[in-house]
Amino acid sequence: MALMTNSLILKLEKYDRLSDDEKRALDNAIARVRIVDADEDIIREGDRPTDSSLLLEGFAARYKIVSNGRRQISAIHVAGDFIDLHSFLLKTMDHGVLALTNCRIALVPHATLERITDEYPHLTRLLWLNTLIDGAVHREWLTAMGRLSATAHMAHLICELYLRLKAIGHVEGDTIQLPITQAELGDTLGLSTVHVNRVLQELRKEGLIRFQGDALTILDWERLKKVGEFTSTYLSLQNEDRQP
Amino acid sequence: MALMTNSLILKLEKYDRLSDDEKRALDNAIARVRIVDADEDIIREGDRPTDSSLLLEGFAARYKIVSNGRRQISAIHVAGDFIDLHSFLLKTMDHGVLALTNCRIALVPHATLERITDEYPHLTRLLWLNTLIDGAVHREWLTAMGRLSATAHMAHLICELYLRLKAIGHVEGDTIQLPITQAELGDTLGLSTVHVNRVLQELRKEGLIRFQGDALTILDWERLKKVGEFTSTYLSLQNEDRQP
DNA sequence: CGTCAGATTGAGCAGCTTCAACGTATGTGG
DNA sequence: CCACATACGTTGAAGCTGCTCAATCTGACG
Repeated sequence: MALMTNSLILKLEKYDRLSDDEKRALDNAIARVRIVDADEDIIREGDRPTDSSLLLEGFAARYKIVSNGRRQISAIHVAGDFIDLHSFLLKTMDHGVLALTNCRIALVPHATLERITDEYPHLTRLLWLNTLIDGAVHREWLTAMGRLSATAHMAHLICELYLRLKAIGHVEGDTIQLPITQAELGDTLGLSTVHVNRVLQELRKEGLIRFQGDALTILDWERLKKVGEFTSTYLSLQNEDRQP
Repeated sequence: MALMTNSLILKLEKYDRLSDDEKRALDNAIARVRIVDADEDIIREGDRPTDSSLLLEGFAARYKIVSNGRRQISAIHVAGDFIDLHSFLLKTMDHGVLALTNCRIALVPHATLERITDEYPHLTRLLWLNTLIDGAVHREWLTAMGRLSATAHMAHLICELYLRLKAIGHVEGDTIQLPITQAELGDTLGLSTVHVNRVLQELRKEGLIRFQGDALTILDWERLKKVGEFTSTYLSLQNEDRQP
């Protein structure tokens, strides 16, 4: 069976085995599919959505705007990510979500999620875990932002995105497609666009990456990890005996 | 009945009504109580705890250390906070938790949490929500860190702590007890101790706060909020018709 | 009284920002 | 097919924010 929720199921199964029943429940949870063009908002801050959005295809970013119009991106999402599962319980969006590229999105009604939590405790724990990993990533970003240099922070972000894309099979050789502008990278790292440019040049000069157009190639994974002080544990990508 | 979990229940009931049955389940979930002295670790990064810690009394902070010994605090916790509920599903701690003051902590075995998630879907959603609010706070901190000035960031943090302490009845007049050193504030905001000192002086000079010893008094709430670009929605402190 | 943790101050410096210009690729209407 | 527009990347120069280092101050406490 060709499941709509393939990428999500693939991800959840990295945490724990799913029963066929659970897989079916997930797949049936999708009410409809939505397309959002690049640079459009998928959801806006303050919205009270009735569905949660599962990203099937494309890149998206959670963001907040502060008074002087500056923007901070607090998460970057790839295929298989449940970009606002938290809205199921948080109700009001505390941030917007932007489509970085054209996106294909599956909508899961909150009512269905409620039914899942009533009937599938184990699946519920996996979905909960999914949001907990979001939190772990936030913490890692906070640390990188507060205590790493701009260059180290950038290296760190690249390591993370590389592994996350690898986990969903979006790596060819050592190359990922990263359709993100330098301005967007700046909003992610809390840097100016100009400085992002310089930091990238440094990583290139050091022979750590190649980055032309959207194609980012890791030239020296070990050194890149070291520069970014990167350890992957927080991503929970290995199935380390967990039994949610 | 004098429930051990009083402060937590008070907090959860801000989100949704709890049945007596649920309250009892929570209270019975506490296996034992633990005391941790100030400046001791409650949990260390890499630990795989078998219980989650509910802070009954005191202040605690989640933190990570980076290579050069610098520290980043990613959350500050007060009475009623479930400081590592996420370890129930995340298994391995991606950060340590430090007791900022002497702490009294209730331990809830993960096995009990699993039983709760099997039997009390509604209570499960409330606990899940609790961890989602942690995430919302992380996002807000990311934004403050990346896009606000040091002074604004500090003002923002003070606003948040003030409201969270108010919510658990720890405000007298306009004064809170904040037993946190300037070095710890620095590790929270990603600033040096010296700069924390200067930023606090600025807030004092502006007539926004008084801060002597541990006593922090809000002198001008409206202006403080404005300086810190603070809006309280992300804390989910109001019972806005939510029905988890 | 001495000690120690924490707060405060000053001076010089580094990292990152801002502003402003210019380069380069891609697309679009006439 | 060219002229122009647009989006994004790159570069230089000057300045500000926050850092580092190092010294001094303050209050609590044994």
